[in-house]
Amino acid sequence: MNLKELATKLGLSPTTVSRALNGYPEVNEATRERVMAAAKRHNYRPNTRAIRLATGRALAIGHVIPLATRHEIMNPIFADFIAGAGETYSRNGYDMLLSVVPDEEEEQAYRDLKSRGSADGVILHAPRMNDPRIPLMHEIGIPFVVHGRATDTALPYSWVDVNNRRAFQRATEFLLDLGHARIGLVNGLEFMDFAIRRRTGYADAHAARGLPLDPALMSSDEMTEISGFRAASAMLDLPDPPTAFLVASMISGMGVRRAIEGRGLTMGRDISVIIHDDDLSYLKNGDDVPIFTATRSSVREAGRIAAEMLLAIITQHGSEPQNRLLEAELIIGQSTGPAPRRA
Amino acid sequence: MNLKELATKLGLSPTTVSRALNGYPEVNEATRERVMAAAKRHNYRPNTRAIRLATGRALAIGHVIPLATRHEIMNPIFADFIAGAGETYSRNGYDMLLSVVPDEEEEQAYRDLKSRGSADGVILHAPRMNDPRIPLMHEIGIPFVVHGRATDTALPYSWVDVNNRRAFQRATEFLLDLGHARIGLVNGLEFMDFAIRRRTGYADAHAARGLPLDPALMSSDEMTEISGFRAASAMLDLPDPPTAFLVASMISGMGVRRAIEGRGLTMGRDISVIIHDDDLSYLKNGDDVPIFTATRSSVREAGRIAAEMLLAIITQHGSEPQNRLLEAELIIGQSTGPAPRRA
DNA sequence: AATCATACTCAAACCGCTTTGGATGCCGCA
DNA sequence: TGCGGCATCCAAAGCGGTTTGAGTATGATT
Repeated sequence: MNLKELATKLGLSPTTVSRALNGYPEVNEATRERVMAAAKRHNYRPNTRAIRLATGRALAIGHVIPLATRHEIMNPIFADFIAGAGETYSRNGYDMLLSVVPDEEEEQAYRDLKSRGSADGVILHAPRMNDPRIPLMHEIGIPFVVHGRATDTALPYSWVDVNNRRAFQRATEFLLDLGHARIGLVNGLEFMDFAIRRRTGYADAHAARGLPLDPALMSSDEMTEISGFRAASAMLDLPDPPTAFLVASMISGMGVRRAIEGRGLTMGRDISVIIHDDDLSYLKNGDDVPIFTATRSSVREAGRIAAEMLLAIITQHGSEPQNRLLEAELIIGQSTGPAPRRA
Repeated sequence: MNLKELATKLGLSPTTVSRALNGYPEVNEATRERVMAAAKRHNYRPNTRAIRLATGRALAIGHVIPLATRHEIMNPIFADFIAGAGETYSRNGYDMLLSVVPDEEEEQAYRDLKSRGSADGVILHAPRMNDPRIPLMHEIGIPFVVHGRATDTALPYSWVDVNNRRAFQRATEFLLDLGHARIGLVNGLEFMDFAIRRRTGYADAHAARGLPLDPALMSSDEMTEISGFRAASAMLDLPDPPTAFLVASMISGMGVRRAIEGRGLTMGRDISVIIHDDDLSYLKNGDDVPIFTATRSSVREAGRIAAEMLLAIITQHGSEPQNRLLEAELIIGQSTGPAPRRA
């Protein structure tokens, strides 16, 4: 059932039917109702392909996911972000287009999205310092929103980000207030922007109290269980081990916990741990009582916000870059406590 | 730059240019090369919207993700499956369309995909017993492939699945051979098809040796760290606790490990554990030496295979339902060992 | 030399919708 | 009575490709 058929069935022209359905004013209210009713009755859905061609809009938002060596992107965080963004898209009649491409084809993937006209905008994931994709988007001329920020980027851009620096600064202060003097940082890969900011927060908190930073207490790796375990193990084996850890994710936190408990220590009593919790739907930090004390910020919510921002930019095109900084909550769980007295 | 412009620039008709680019035989080889070169030079990309309308194909595969209460679907497994499928799509010039919709709109989402012509086929995730989506797909008349199987489904359908029954049967036998007499099953939600099959495998292995099943040793819940912890804790507190666990996922396995180690027991010595490992890119079961003994099957590979199957079905339409049963490997790690002698 | 494939190439229709630029009829008003 | 204005509706022209059905050389065949 297409427009033309519906029109002849109604004894109207396609023009009128189209206008009636799309809420244009130049159609009699009675006629509109008749058309609406007929459309419903015949279960008419306009063909998206035709709409897209006729209007020149893609009605779709692209997400490019490079695969290959770096695993950081197609990760659990990404899945939740997508879920949040996807909700917003479908509520607004947009499709979500995922392009999974080999690393080296990433740039071309963005170009194709534009030149073949299959997306009206894109969301950039996992920005790094001075991310080359931002100038690329400007060159291509496609609306975009970055999930995160890209330090050292000269060009303006819209973004949605968590205040990672502040979150880690607060968490560090919280630990310092509890009397912890040596705090281990189990960070994500530090070419990722968020990891840099978190480290800055950790450093700022130390600096504010005139405390030195010990490189031996700062690690940076992918956020896996194993790397968390390794990093924590190495630090715990130091002659002067930390009494607390600040950990970049729930998953690496699990590895940290394993290292702690494997040494017969108790988390929350002997060693305190604070993690960053992205509030993933399938990786909850406890239900009633949080397991880990955590800086929490829903990545799913970030997805929703980023999507709304992008759609707004697309519709009222030519607007100023927008941005939104989300503050993480500090959730007190069972994994932190006062620093143990020196033996 | 569009077809018509390119054609006039070349002094040819759009017809010829189109044919030259699409490899039709009725065009002079010299002309074709000339066209190809010009296309490259002017960086011409055919407009996808126009192709879709003209050919009537969507050149896209749909994945519908219901959200809301059940968290089982937008989960880490899903992300990896998507990555695998996405690779295949982009290699074949297809787009991946993700529809994230509220639970109650799921059916309508599938219908729209078809009636608005935005997908040539769909992949069904996380099938349950007697899954209503399978008759729905038949009614709608859209090609589809199921990731997993749906027990008790009368209609024929194509699927890609892991031999979950066999995997868990082998794992159980492996534990029994090591002398474990009481094996705890920490299963996923048993309205999911894969969980049912795993339980069957576990039961079959017991039955084959004439061993009874103890309901107290069989749990079923979402596959989270916490629920793994809870299930294992409860079983370990039994008067006659298990000496081994069979666990549905890496994440719940972490909870099981926490329960074990929290009791001062050592995994692999006091208590053996076998998990199912979906070989997720960011949740590796160790790198060189596996942490957990595991039944392993790459869900990403399953994604690739399912996507290929679906594309094949779409191109040579009207073919028989296809299916592919993947066998899981049994990977020996550090979490299993002979049953401890009775005290 | 006439006939006939064969190899190229093109004009035009079409995909299903939107949108421009009229038509048409009716009313109010001078 | 004549005319501008308003409310409705429509024909037709896109959007940018693909595909059908011919047309025109060219060379081979008889």
